[in-house]
Amino acid sequence: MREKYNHAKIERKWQRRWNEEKLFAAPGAAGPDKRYVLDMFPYPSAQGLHVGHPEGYTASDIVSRYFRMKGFPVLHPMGFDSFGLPAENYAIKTGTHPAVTTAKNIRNMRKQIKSLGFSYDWDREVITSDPSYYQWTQWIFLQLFKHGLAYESYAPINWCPSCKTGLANEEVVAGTCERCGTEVTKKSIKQWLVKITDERYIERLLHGLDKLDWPENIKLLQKNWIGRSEGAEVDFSVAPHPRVLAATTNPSKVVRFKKLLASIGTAPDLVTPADEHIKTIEVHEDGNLRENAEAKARAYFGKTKLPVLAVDTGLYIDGETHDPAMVRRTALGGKDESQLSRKQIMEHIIRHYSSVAKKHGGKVNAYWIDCFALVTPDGTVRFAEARRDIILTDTLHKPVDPHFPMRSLYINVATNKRPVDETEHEEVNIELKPVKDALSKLLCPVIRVFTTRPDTLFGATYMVLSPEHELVGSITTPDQKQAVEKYQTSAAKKSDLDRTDLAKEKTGVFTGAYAINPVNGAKIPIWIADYVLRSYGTGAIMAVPAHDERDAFFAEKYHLKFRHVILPKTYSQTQHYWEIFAHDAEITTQEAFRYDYQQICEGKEVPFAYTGEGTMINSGKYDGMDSVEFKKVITAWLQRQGKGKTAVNYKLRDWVFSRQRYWGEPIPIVHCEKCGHVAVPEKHLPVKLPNVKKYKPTGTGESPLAAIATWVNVKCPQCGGPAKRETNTMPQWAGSNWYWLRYCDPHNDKKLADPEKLKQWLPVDLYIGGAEHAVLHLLYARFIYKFLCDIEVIPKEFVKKNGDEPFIKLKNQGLILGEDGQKMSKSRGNVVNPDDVIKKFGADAMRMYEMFMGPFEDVKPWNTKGLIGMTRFLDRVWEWSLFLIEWYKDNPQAKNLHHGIVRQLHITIKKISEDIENFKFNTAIAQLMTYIKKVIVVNGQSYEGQSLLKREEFEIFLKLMSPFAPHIAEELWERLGHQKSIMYEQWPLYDEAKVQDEQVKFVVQVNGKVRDIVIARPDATVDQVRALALKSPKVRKYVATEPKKVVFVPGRLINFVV
RNA sequence: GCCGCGGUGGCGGAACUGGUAUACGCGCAGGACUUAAAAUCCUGUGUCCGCAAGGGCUUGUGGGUUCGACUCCCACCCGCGGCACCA
Repeated sequence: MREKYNHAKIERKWQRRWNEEKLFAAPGAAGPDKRYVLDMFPYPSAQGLHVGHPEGYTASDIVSRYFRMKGFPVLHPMGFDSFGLPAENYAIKTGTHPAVTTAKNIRNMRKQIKSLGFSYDWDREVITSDPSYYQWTQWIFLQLFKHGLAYESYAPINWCPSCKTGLANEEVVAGTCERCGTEVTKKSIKQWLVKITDERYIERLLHGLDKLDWPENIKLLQKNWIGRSEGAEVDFSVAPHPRVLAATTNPSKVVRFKKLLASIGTAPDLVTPADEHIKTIEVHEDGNLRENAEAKARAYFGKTKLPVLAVDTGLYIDGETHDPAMVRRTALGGKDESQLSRKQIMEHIIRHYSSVAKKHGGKVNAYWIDCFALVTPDGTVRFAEARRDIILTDTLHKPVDPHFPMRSLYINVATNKRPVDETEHEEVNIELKPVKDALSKLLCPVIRVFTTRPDTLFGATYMVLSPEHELVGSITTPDQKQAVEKYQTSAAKKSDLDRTDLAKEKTGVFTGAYAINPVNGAKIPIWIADYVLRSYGTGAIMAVPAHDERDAFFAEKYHLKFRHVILPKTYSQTQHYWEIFAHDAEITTQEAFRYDYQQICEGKEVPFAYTGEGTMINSGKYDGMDSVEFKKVITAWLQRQGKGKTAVNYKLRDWVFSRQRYWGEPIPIVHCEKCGHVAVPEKHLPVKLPNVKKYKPTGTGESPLAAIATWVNVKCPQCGGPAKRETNTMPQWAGSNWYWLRYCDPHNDKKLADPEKLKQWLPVDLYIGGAEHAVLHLLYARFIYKFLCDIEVIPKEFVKKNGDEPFIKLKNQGLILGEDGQKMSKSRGNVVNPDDVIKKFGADAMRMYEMFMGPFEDVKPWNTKGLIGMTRFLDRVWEWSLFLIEWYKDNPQAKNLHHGIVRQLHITIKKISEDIENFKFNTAIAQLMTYIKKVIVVNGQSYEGQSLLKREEFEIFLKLMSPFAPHIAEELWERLGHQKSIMYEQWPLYDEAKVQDEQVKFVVQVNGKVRDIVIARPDATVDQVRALALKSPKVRKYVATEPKKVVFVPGRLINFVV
């Protein structure tokens, strides 16, 4: 009775030996022909390893071992991506600090990974939550900050109410949180963003994909995520209407003001404002308003004499402008005004009135006047744009009231009695230009739209602004104001999911304003609707219902006009089409239906919106032109007129980089009252995450770190004054977007990595991991790598030679489903635990089974029966091998007994080598099985008693199997008497001549149907094969007469056509 | 809706560049060994007709190209993944 195969014992033995001998340490010096084989490092979860992990790890291990045996220097490292939400949530649930659970999880997972016998160089392990690592993550952030690629913003972002943190766009899946599935809402809080959309990078991120050996679908996913579209930006002027108000202390300034307006009126792209569009208020120096304008002015400014001018901040409260001195006194409650900044004073005032209003159940109607211009007595213009939204939001912790009462331009003329406070206003330009710009914005706002279809410009019959568009307030006419504001409020309340859920039924409101179509001067209504997104393009569109489905639905609902400008080329009844449209360019929806578009546009389901190309109609002198051609022509025309230009837009948004959570890298920034954002000096890195007891998310948008006063309050590194640390932490992706660089030089405490070492190993030759990272990790990592190339962390000459893409080849492992064909989950109870599998069947069986399940990149269900089949195979190999080892002792000169066996070996070497390179591990293993079957069983007889193989041939077999089942191969190799590990043995080579057989089966077909098979030499000629074939009675049966034609494929087939 | 991937025995899957469809594994059936069972080994196994020899049919469906189609083309159906009013 031979020894049974004891996987537990053998695997333990070899794992220990490999580890002790540091067999898999990457060599110090790698030549140009190195191989960097990388796995996506795991998140150390409490659940430990999932069966999906070993799938990828086994594949990378097979390839690494294969490369080593091929003689390449191999870097094959592993680490842990250990910052992130699950650890923190788990910590909150169990009351254990995330650092503790993370360390424990890492220990467990490291043990699990090691128990599979992967050939990682563990001395290079990196752990992202380790300060010696995240010091460099923070360092990278500082470089981004210093290069203007990290900035703070108040813009509304995706907020997960369950995780209580902001999310990047990439982390939102169908309107829900990628991690927990909770519906994502919008929240306006201060956020750090990384400018991944920067023009220096976005095109490179897009075009870099072309060169990569990545799965096409992943490349496409990234491409679509970046979402580049080419088109044009077109400016539509808003038709003016009276709404402008100006004030001055000096009647003579009115003249100046009017002059100013006149000069604006002459600007080419603006409609000259007529007198009736401008209301001026003349104000005497004594504070009295001039009688003819007084009534109008009172309506805006209230009863007081000159308060607006005196309250130079432009505060307007509760429908009345208050005496500034009194307001301040009350609000400040005795505080010394001279000690406070202007902003602080305003905050006090707003808070005060906010509480007053609360008491009375009303609301505060306070706002800043939007544009603020100061004209000093000597004629200098100082200009500042008040940032109303920001200050109000910041102070009141709530969104700005969209019922902002009005917009006005406010010109404050400083007198000699009240000198201008230099510190309060940013000096923009001593020319009149800024004032002009501000005025022109107000007088004749221009709505800029982005369109990919400038060829349909003549068909624009209305415009739509997104409800959040900043021009909505100023263009809305008084009679539409209420409706518009109501719509804005309801749109603001909707989550993204609501907005997209209602995709079919579009809603909107007319603003009362009209715009002028730049190509034909047509006056078209301006609407607001939430089907237009503020975040894409310019937040405004020109609507062409005749050639855009969305616009068509909207126009249909609100009875807006259709104007057809493109005639489908395929449309045969041109005459009919002309009858309808050429003579009746603009028609209503009802008419559109009456004309039965279904027929006209060839039965398309949304017939009234033809979105294809064609011939221009209803487009003035351009009628008859091809629409593709016209697109270029009209864009050029717009450009010449200064009314538009070619433009490119992207779907990609900047990357929200701060998380309001504890367990992440602190953002190394200090907020100083005087100096603003100050980078923590590099020598002070890492900014360590304080060890605290309370790390629950606050939910208010503040990080839990904000509560730790001792940590938060620091001295400004620049001026030494009081300052506060940034309390947000970085997202999970921060640590993972550069970790493969650290593997090259993991213990360097002076630099992120030694450039020489980076040069040695970069780029990553093969990267293996899940496809779920297509637009998260893989996009971020590419961006950061490009940035690090630009700032020469990666040596310049290296980048020049090797490009700025980090991962040359990418493979995604397919998801492993549960035995029931469903996704593995605890609730379904179909989760397979790798530990159990290893314990029961062994690491080699598990590795081989996972590789044998099916194509590496496919989704495939787990099947324990299949695993049993694999152990059967390994047992059989083991037993047979022990027999051979014994046998060779007695028969050292053993010869192989069958001629075909040699050929089988060469076929096997060839097949397995090629399959490993092509990631076809399943068929490689099938070939191992086929081979074994062929050498064990011949003509129905089992191997017992004789060897069909020479010793060298058996050794080759062990080498071929060693990347797949390294433990068993190593053990057998040793038992054959070898001292050195099989892992650095030379990979076997095959002889193509020996792969070929001397006898080949020729398929004999008659009329394409297989009738027989004949044996001949592979180089047999047509005549030889034909003669052979015709001898067969099976063939002759069908070929009675001379065949009409004979098709011959050398070495394969002959086909008689009769 | 759009984009991508896929559909082959009872199941996981294989098939070069258009050339024997169903390799390999699982399962199943029969046999050997055994007092018996398990394990192991051997044989068979797409499907229909037939005692057999043999023949028909078969790669989601329907067409087409070809001497010959899982493979190429057209239309459709189904499944999976991604995006989702992106102007």
